Amino acid sequence: MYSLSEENYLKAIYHLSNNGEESVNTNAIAEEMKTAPASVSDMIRKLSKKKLVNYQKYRGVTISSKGKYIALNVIRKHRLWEVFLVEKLSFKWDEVHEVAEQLEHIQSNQLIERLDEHLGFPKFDPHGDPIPNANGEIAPIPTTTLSMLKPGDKCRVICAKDSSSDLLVYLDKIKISLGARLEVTDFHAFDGSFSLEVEGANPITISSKVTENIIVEEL
Amino acid sequence: MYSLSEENYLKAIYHLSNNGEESVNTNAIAEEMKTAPASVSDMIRKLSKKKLVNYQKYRGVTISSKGKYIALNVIRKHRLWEVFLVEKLSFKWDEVHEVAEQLEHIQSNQLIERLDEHLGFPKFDPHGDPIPNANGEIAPIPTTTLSMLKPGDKCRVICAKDSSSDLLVYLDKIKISLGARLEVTDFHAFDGSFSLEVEGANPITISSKVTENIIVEEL
DNA sequence: TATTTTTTTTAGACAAATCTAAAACTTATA
DNA sequence: TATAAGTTTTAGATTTGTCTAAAAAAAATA
Ligand SMILES: [Mn+2]
Ligand SMILES: [Mn+2]
Ligand SMILES: [Mn+2]
Ligand SMILES: [Mn+2]
Repeated sequence: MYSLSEENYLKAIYHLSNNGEESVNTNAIAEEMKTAPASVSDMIRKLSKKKLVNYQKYRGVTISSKGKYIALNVIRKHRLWEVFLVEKLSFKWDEVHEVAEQLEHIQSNQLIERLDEHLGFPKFDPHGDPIPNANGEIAPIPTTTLSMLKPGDKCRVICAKDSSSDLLVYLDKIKISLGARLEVTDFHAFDGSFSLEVEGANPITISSKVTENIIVEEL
Repeated sequence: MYSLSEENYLKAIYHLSNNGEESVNTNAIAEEMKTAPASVSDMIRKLSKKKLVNYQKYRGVTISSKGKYIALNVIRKHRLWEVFLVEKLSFKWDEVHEVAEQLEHIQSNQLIERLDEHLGFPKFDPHGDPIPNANGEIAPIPTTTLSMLKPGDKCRVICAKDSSSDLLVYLDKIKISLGARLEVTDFHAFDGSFSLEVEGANPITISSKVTENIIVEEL
């Protein structure tokens, strides 16, 4: 069993490393975890001793396969609990993340396997992110963002990149939900904003900060 | 917000004090919490500073109304989660306690109120214990145990006093479940054991250790 | 390449929760 | 009521996870 802190660090490193592929900086981890860089150095030394990360002083850190497995298990729990909160307890998609941050650390394989079954073995969480299976295997996340499209392109919304309440509440407001069909009608070079047709809703113009955080499938 | 440790101490003190009515010894708390008495002294001083308990050195400790409110809120969460595990995830009544010990510390009023609603506002947990309401009010627990009855007496099982897996598995084995109707057929003075008729099951003889842990309503 | 800036690590401290051993206090008993 | 026994508290450590300030190393830049 690993501590709550260790689990959170591994999860942060996993996410920052682009799903375990790249090396991660101390400062980036510190920012993600909202701690001092010195604390990160300490924790990395500890994770390294336990073979959960590969580490050489001053050279950044990569997550080991053992560490990745633990991170993916925590992510699995996080996302299954988010599905539970939305599907069974009628939470909105912008209300689930903080609670899931707590629930993801509950230790019980029986619990999580039965929760999975109770939810009908969902493949995606309420934000469109794939749910790892019990072996720590996860479907790849598409990489096309709305910001990459051109006027005339049509797409379907797959996933929100950011799980902040601010983004999700805004997407609700402009009626962009998972699965929504969009058409890019105009691109404004001055600030990078996009004008869109949203199926079943009014046309809108949204900033590049928003389009960069919407993952889509081109149609 | 109080720490996991503080919550567990308050819960222990609440239970040991007979629902807040009596004073509790350091050693009793230490045994319940499986810690050294010295650790209990430290924690009591801390809880006392926060006005969660009333304390005079060497004189034992009583829980304050603020402390009782917190303890009952943790107990509420514990018991609601136990209902969830049994009703929604098909756990057996002897499998829920350890997981509920973790889940009871999740901090979210929204979560617990929606869980309560999702479960249909249950009044009792899977072991027959009453569930406190959101204001920290709790129904009294009956005090008649099976061990108090005499041959010829009939009763209905209300509640298991002990939540250990060992007791609960044993009760399953001899077909004593909540609501079961029993008739005392014989009392054996030598060891205090009882012979019983169990409605819909075979007659049995059980030890005083078991009869003392079954709360019943006489019929 | 030498210097400056940025990043990372180490040193030393702290709070929370625990421990063992010893001292202080209370209760029981001869 | 003196002494023994039991209970509780204090003293002093330890572990975990954090911090600030300073030192060390790497990267950027002049
Ligand atoms: Mn989330
Ligand atoms: Mn977390
Ligand atoms: Mn329980
Ligand atoms: Mn607990």
